[in-house]
Amino acid sequence: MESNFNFKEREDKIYSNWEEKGYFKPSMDKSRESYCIMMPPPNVTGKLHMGHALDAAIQDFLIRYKRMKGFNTLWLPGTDHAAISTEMKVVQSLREQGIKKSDLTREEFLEKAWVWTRLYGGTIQKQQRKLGCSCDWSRSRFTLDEGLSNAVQEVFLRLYNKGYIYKGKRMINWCPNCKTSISDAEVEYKEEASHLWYIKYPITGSDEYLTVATTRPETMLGDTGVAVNPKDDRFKHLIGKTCTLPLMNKEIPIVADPFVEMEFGTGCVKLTPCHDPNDYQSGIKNNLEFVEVFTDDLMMHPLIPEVEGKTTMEARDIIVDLLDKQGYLLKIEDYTHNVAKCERCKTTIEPYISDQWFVKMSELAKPAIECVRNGDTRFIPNKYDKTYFNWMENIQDWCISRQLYWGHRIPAYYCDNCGEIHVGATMPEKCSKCGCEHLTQDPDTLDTWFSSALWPFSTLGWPNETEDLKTFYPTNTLVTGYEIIPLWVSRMIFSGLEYLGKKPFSDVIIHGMVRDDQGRKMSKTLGNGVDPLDVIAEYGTDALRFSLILGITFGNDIRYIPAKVEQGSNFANKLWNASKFVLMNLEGFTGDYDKSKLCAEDKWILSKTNTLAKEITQNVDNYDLGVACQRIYDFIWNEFCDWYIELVKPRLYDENCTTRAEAQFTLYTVLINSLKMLHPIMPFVTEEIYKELPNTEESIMITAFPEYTDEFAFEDEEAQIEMLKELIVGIRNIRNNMNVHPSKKSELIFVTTKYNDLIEESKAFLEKLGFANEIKIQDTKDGIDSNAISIIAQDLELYIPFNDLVDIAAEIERLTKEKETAQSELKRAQGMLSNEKFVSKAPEKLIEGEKEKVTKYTEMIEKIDERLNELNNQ
RNA sequence: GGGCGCUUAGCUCAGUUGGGAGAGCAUCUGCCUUACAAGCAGGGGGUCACAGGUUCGAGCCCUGUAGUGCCCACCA
Repeated sequence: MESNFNFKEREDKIYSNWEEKGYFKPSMDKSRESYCIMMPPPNVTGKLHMGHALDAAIQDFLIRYKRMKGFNTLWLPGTDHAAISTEMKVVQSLREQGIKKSDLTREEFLEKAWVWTRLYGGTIQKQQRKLGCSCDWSRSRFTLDEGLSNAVQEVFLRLYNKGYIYKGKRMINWCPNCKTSISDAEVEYKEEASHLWYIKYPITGSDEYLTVATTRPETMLGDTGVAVNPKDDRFKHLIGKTCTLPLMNKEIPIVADPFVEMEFGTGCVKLTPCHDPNDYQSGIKNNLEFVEVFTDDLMMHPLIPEVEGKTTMEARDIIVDLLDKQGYLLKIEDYTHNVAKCERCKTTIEPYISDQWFVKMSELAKPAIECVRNGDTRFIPNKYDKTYFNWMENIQDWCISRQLYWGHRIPAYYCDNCGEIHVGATMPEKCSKCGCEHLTQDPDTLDTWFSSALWPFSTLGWPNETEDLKTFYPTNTLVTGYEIIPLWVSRMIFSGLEYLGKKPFSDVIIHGMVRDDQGRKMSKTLGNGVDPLDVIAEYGTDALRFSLILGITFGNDIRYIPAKVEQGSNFANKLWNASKFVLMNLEGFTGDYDKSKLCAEDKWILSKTNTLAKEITQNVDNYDLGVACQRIYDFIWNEFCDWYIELVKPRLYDENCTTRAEAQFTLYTVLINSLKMLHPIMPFVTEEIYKELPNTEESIMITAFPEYTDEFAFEDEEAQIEMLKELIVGIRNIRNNMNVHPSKKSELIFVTTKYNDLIEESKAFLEKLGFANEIKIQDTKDGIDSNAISIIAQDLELYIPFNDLVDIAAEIERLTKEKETAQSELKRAQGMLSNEKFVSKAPEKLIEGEKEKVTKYTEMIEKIDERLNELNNQ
């Protein structure tokens, strides 16, 4: 075995071997229960970041664990065509070549987009391989591939025929940069410093005027009303009257609408139905005129000559200036408010009325809410139920059409003659209404999330009744971040229920975001992003994965702490070295051993390993991955390495040892089981070590996960070795306090009538770890040096004669402290037992434990007293 | 405005049905002991944000307060 695990050289080779052998594919063994995870598809043009690494570490942990548990496992990967994001990148790349999107036909653009996608897409899948992902690449899907496009079309037709998809003029979110509509879920809000402009609107037939406050003075040209709250006494008398719109010199009505907040601004709101969602609603309710002020690329309509050919921002200054000159501008205040931004490009969203396709959500939402309400699908942690309900219960119709080329085209065809809409899989030969033979397909494409919503089943071949679909749907666990519960998770749930009549998955693990070491979001602008590939290059994949899993709790954000990666890297190294030790000492090992010849320390560690397997299984089944990781780490380092290996060394180094085979069996068994339990977290180093070991299968990843077995349950030996460990720690403590050099040996005299055999058997390691040159066991204290140091335990006393080293006064002081500690413990236990309510209400086990403590400490105090008397009488 | 979290050692975080507070890093002391100095052994360090309540018993359950973060709504 090499001196270190050379992860740089080995990881890729190990991974390609796994892939070549086909280990990532499901067994398709019908007798086995299936377990399926659908990987959230990253953007095809995306680049791996820490969030992906976390996603992968969690999913690969689960899938490797379930595979080893014997499930027919499928982890299906893929990529998303990411409509807006990809189209923007293609436009950008064309621009760099001096080509404008408008220079190209739709077909030409799409051709360029495919070329671009093939060129840059898919790198993320190579990067996921670096993370060790054991997903079935042969089943990898792309949301724009043929099968998934069929599913998309099928769904569109079904929903349309059911009346759940409709087309209509509505106010939608328009991104002037992406030049497309986007859904509510794709809008985010950001605080921006701006102003409030106060404008006078004179009341018709009166000297009075209303003052309106607005953040967007340029839209006033399209005002077709002013609204006040119907309960507002200041304005009640004006409702039904009209006022004059400045600059336009137009009479507009004063209407009542409860959406107006009386306390805010002036209590009067100018209504621009074409450019504000509230005004839009109010405009419909009050039957107002709709006047468009600017176009979808923010160019002003020439409602007044001064703004002709101007952009909205240019027009703002012109209009404010005009209002001021004509005496309509009262004041300008500084004002900070939330502005709607495009999630993709951060451009300010314009509310805009246009003709779009929508999915009617009210009926689809109901079963989806019920599915989570009744526990059919559960969120982990369950606090996210509320996020989900909040979204689903207030859901608006979903705007699904996008003015983009890159995506699934809407299967709707319009008659060039009469405009009749035909929805179908293919273009009809002639219009069913007027017989015209010229039809044109709708130019729009569908929201990316429309295809993502079908991911759990479209990837399995739906709408075809495939074997995969039958085997793996509904899937089991979805692993994702909280930010896409509305965008994606909720849509998959209602889609699965609507089209297949079954939930898409049972459990949804919601993990937090990976932040930098100061808790900030990793971002390009801050430049604080950490590239997982850089980390892997420096520390190895295992170390990174370990650092992302150890101690996490789902739902909470985690910080990327370099020290934690180092911890993982040190751990891998520790394991490597321990394995090296085991391997060095396996010479002559055949696998045979005699159970009756196992020593106490063998039984102790075998029993601990056995219990660990049970606990880890419980932890992982319960999705406590952070805890599971911590337990394996603690076991390997603090039990196996720190204790067992040290305990067993004297036997291995003794040529006359009669229990060598048992020691070897124990080392081998514990190491292999440890490797298996750790494998889902640190797949590479565990595989590399496993392959060095004798009598193994061809890969650790296809072995069975360790199970609890009665054969290796040794409660008594566990307790015995724990006691000896405490004694050894006691010896180390005393020697440390007395500054005794490790080379200085002493006698150890055990006084006991209970543990004679155990100590006799353990002499070799007690000598080594207790720095002893001789071990004596006796029934009484006869003949012990009067100034020996003593360690007093239950049913056992240990004396260490240090001769001249010992300061009697100090020893008396130390023992007195021990006694005080024991006394306070005794007092506490007695106090609890004398409390009637405790005795009557506490569980039996706890009471027994306290009673045992009373016995233990009483005995200890007696013996310490005895010893103190001896010392004092010297 | 509505909702949901978080507050535990100097730092980053665990703490699984309520039963004597843990880890890693940092710090201090002693060790190059033939698996490992990326290591070994030992130590110090916490009225678990605060105030009440329930309970024999609260880091954990309930109420309130403060600080802090996120989500939803979007009020011109």
